[in-house]
Formats: sequence, C-alpha cells, structure tokens
Amino acid sequence: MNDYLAGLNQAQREAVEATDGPVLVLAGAGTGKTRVLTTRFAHILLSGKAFPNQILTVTFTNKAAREMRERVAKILGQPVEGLWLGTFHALAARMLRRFAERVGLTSSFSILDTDDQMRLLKQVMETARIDTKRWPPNALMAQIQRWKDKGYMPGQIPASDSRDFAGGRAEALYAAYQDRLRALNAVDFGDLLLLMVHLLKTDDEVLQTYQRMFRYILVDEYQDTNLVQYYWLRLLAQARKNICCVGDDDQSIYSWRGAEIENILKFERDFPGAKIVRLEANYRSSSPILEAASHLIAHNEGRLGKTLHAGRDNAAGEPVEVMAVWDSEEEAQMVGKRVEALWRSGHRLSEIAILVRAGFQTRAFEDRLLTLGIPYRIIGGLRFYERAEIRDAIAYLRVVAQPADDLAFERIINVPKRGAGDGAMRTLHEAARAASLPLYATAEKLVAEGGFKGKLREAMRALLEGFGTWRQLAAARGPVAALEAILDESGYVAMWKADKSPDAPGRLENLKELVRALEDFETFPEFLEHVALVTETEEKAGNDKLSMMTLHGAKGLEFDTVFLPGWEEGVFPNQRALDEGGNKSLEEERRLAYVGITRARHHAIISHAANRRIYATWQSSIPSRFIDELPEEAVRHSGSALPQRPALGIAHFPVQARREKPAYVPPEDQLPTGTRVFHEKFGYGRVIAADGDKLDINFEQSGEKRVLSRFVERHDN
DNA sequence: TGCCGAGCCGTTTTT
DNA sequence: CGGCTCGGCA
Repeated sequence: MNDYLAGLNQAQREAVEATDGPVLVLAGAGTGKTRVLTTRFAHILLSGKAFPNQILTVTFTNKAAREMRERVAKILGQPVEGLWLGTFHALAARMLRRFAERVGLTSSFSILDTDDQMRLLKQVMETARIDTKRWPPNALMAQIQRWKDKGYMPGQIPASDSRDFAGGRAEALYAAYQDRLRALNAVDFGDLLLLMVHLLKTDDEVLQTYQRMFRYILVDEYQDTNLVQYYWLRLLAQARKNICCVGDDDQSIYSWRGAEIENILKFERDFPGAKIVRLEANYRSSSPILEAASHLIAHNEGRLGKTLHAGRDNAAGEPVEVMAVWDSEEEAQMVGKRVEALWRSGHRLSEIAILVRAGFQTRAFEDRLLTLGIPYRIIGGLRFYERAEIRDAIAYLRVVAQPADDLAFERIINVPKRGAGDGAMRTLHEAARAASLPLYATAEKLVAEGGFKGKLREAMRALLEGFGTWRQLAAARGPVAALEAILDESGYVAMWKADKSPDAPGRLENLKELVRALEDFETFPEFLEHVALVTETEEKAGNDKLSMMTLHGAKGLEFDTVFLPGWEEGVFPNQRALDEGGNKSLEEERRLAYVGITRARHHAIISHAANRRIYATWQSSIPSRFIDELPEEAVRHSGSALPQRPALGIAHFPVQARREKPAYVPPEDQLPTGTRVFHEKFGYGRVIAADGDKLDINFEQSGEKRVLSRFVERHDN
C-alpha cells in the first residue's frame, strides 16, 4: 500500500515495522542500513505514531546526519522542519543550551576546539606547577577525555582507574580544568554529553522534559558509541523504550577513542525483550568480495555473528587479487599502472580508492599519481575549520562577539606580530589574575595606565580600538562586513600577503572561502556553533578524482575498485596495536580489514611488499596474517614477488625473491622531436630536442628537463 | 622578541 | 624522510 515499504527485503521490512519496543538492527556492510533507518523514520511519521519533533535521531558525523535528512525528505516528498536529527554532540549541545544555568553555564557557552582545550589544560598544569616535560599535557588531555567518555565527573573516578599521572594529581588537575572551563563559560566536546548525562541523572525536570518529548529514538552506528553516549541514550529511552539501534559489531573500529563494542554486544541485556533483526543481504559487492570478507572476519571471536550473502542477482565477479611486490616503490608503481589502465578504459577515477592503514602510506602513491598525471584527492588531513588561518580569523570573531573569550584573545593578540611575546603575556596574565578581569579588559587597563611600553603599547591600543570599531560594524552592518574589516584592518591578510611560503596564497584563498561561508549565517552565535560542531565544509563535487584515505576514513563509503596496499605484518596489522592491545586490538585490526574489503563493489586489490622503507630505513617484511585468512577460492595471486614455487611449504615468499625489472627496451637511435615518452621519475612528456643520448623533454607534470635517453620509454598513443 | 638550526619522533579521528 | 618543538643566539 505505501510504496516506501515496497523495495525492502523481508529483514529490512521487519526492522522498519517493529516501531515499538527496543530493536537492535545488526546491519552488515552494504545491507541497506541507512535505508532502513530513514524508512523507519518516515514510517513512524506516516503511520501517525509521532510528530517530526518527537523522534530523536542520532548519528556520529554531520555527513551521516545530512544524508539522513535528505533521504527522509525524499521519502516524504518535502523537507521537514524542527527535527531532532543530528550528531550526538549537536543534539546534546542543543539540550544543554536550554538548561545551561543548571550546570553553572549560560546558554551562550562556547564550545572549545582541541587547540583551545590543550592551551587551557597547559595553563592549568603550569598554574599547578606540574613539570610539563615529565608529564605531557596531551597525555593528561587523553586521560580526561577517557574519563569523560566513561561519564566520570571529577570526584567520581573509581579507584581502579589509573591515575598515577603527576604523582596522583590527575584528578585534581581534571577538577581544575573543569573549573577554568566554567569560569570561561565554555565546554569541550566531552562535556556536551557528560554534562547532559549529569543533568538527566540529577534533575528530574530535565529528564521528564526529554523523556516525554522523544517518543522514538533512532541511533546510527551503535557499535561506535562510548559509555557516556550509551548512558545518555538509556536515560532518554528509559520511559518508553522505543529505541532502535543500528550497527555492525564487525565494523567497530574506534575502541581507541572510547567506543565500547560491549554496548552493542549487550544490547539484549540492557533492553530486555529486545527484538534483534539481522540484515545480511549485501547489495554492494560481488560474491568473491563478500566471501573474502566473511571468511576473514570469521576469525574474530567476540562477535554476534552474521554472514553476508549477495543480495544482487548478478553478483558473480573477479576474485580478490593479492599482489606481491618487491618493495613499496614497486607497489606504488603497480597501483599507479593499474589505475592508469582503468582510467584509459573509461573507468571513473571517483570510483577508485586507495585505502591505507596509516597516513604516511599515502605519500608514495601521491608521488606516483603526480608523476602519472592522475588527479587524486586525499581525504582526511586538516579540515577547513582546523586550518591555522581559519582558526585565527574565527578567534577575531569570537573576541568581537565575546570580549571575555580569553582563549580567542590570547590566540590572536600577537597574530600578526605586535610585539607581545612571553614577557608581555606573563605581565598580562598576572594583571588579569590580580584584578580578576578577562585578558581583554586587562589589556585595556594596561594600555590606559601605561602598563605596556613603546611599540607594544601602540600596537595594543590600535588592536583594542579596532575591536571597538569591528563590534560596532558587526552590529550595524552584519558579521560579513565585520569580518572583512577585521581581516583587512588587523593586518592579518597583509601578514599572509607578505608571507612568501608556497602555501600563503592557499591560505588567503581559504580566508575568502570563510567570508563566503559566513554569508550563510544570520548571526554570530549560529555561525560559531556551526564552526564548533561541523568541522567539514561541503565538498565541491565535480571533478573526477581518485580518492586516497585511511581505512578508518573509508567507513561508510563504497567504490567500484579498491586498492588495499601495505598488507604486511607491522603495518597492517599495525605493530603498535599488536604490542599495546593484544588480541583485542588484533581483532579490531581485523575488523578494519573487513571494512576495507567490503568497500569494494567489483574489484579489491590487496598488495604487500617484501621490503618497505619506513621513514629513513628499509625493512623487510612478511605478508599480513590477514592474507592467510582469506579463502583461497575467492583469491587470485599476482605480482613480481610471487613465490617461485608455492608448493615448497614455505608459507611466505622468501625475501630474496628477485624483482623483475620491467623489460628494458633500448630506445631507437634517436627519438624524433615531438615523440611522447614516459620517464619513471618525471612521468609523461614530449621530446623537444635531442643531442646524442641526451634529450630535452617537456614533461607534463614537471616541466622541461634534460634526461638521458635510456631512462625514457617511447610512449606513442 | 623572533629567527634558525639541532634534535626528536613517528596509528587510526569525530565532534 | 619531514614536521614540529625547544633552546640558543642576535
């Protein structure tokens, strides 16, 4: 009757229609998880069980939230207003703003970024006279975050929890850090959930408000929830128990940042009578890929157990390829070659991905793709709002919006250089403490009273005057005009214009982009909330590029062809994971391998090198144990470093396996001008002139170079 | 104060 | 190898 239910399979339909009571949907990779979630949302609305604002829908990333919003709108045929659909953090922030006074904040509290958090903690430690050489602040930060992930406020840390940091002072430092946050009317990411859980637990009115409001709760990626998120959900769901969590224990890869795979494993115990629905029909990948992934993941012990099978009719396909190469250089060459061949045969680059275990692995591929002239994009790395120039500009805005924002003021007081170094900052801090004033007000006072000398005083006077003007401008002509004036009059843009480093133009470009981004917002607070909670910017779609990213970054994505390089012991599974976390970590690495393979629709090409350069040194390596865990019948072996005789009983090819140099073709006596050639290092180019065995070549990627003719291959096409 | 060079260290990352 | 921090020096 309702066509939105039409295309669902039996299990999906079950998951959608079981609206009441607790439901756990175990959704294997590519089994239509998002579809179930969005259809379920629509189903609850269309069957009249709740209004849009009575459904709480939680995701981990803004991207997932955006996608769900769009898909729900599509099913309903119109966008819906007033949804409680967003990330854990965005939703918790929204709740916390409403009840902020009850935890000693005002509703306009700011959300600190990681930079600010670190600086604040460092200050706290310095005040407590902790030797920050011996006790690194980032270690304490990590500890505090772990505590927050578990829902511990200062004073609630169980004795069993390690706290030998700084001679047992970790908890006291945590408390001091929280005090500083409160004094600044600020929270960090962890607080959004921690404080909300605290409120829900201790304030019955708050609890009642939200329990009454949310008739239905939907949770995405449940295997990634940490304890505090779990408490938050449980408190909200307690009254009605209409909670539906969707997740895949086999794709739990974030334990190192607090995710508790236990949450999904014990769902039935937490919510007695829970209905469990397994989605096992995979609509993404070919059978060999599914077989390989299933066989691999079956080596894990702690799992609920599901078996993927092909849901498509035409799921036959190529076996998963395992390519053995001599070294990491050859690996990059081979992958480059394969990509090039695919590209030439009409395969879109945006349907190809190279997925690595760790960031450093991308470099070799980048070099190679650059040489070959293959466009690529690296996903991950610094996001827009994390770039220094963007943070600086935003810090100016924060000071405009809230002069008492010490962290923001401190960030930009000497950017561009105004002569405020360590000495001046110490003076400022001391004066601020003595007068119990924010830094900004203290600076005003010092300027007026002659506390700053000479050039510094002049610069400070100009800066503070500037802020006065910008504040008026913001009120009169809006944030965009204010930002433009700030960037210009503060000397910030001039600073980058004077900078002759190669990335300066890009930074100026980013600043322009920031002005454009600001245009979408009507008020400063709105924009600052966006900046704090949405760290990505909308991807400019369009050009056809290959994607390179870490396996973690690839979760939730899919491609026709996926390259999985570096499957060697020590790299993948990662040595540190092995050393530190034992079998638990090994299983998580295996899940990561599972995630990697299941990204591929048609082709998965795993590779491993016998020798790898890690930083400065060459190391010989053996193939990853995960390769042995693939089912032979779904795999095809290839590569230059294949074992000479697989039947010798040696599990892995010997390290001495020789690299077959690509057949050396002596060039014709003389290459005519205009001949297209290929050079290992410089890529493609055309001969401009020849002089004996020396050729002048105009390379497509690296410009004109003189090279020896024996290093180029003729490449007519 | 601010620049430069020596030395160190080196998973995975969202909000 | 390369990016970042810290300490010494101008």
